[in-house]
Amino acid sequence: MAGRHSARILRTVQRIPTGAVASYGQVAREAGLGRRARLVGHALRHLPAGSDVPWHRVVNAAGRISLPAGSDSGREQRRRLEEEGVLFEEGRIDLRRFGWQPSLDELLWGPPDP
DNA sequence: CTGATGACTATAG
DNA sequence: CCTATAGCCATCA
Repeated sequence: MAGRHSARILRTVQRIPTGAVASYGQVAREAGLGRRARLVGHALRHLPAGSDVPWHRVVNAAGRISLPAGSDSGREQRRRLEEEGVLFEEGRIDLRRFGWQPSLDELLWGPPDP
């Protein structure tokens, strides 16, 4: 069964815009779960294949992919991000440039609609 | 029950 | 850059 908080977590991940990334901890805080970053990892790990949740936009606080290097899912995550214009430098994403800033996004684009 | 394990992170050295 | 440590908590053996 899905964890008690997975719905809140997945809804938050849905809000990350195309071409941006958020850390596990940031998603946890945005979802109102405090510092429980691991819950985010758990929720994403149990995601059914073919889900419309943009799981690939969640990386760790260092701007690196947390999935095992060389795993299929790890390569898939990097491929999807690069497809959206996210730039990797030395295997790392510059979070100052690509990090999700909810308040700024809402200033520019208005409050989230769906 | 206990202990190990993670799609984690902040801090310290 | 690294390692160590502590906090975190669902899940599994």
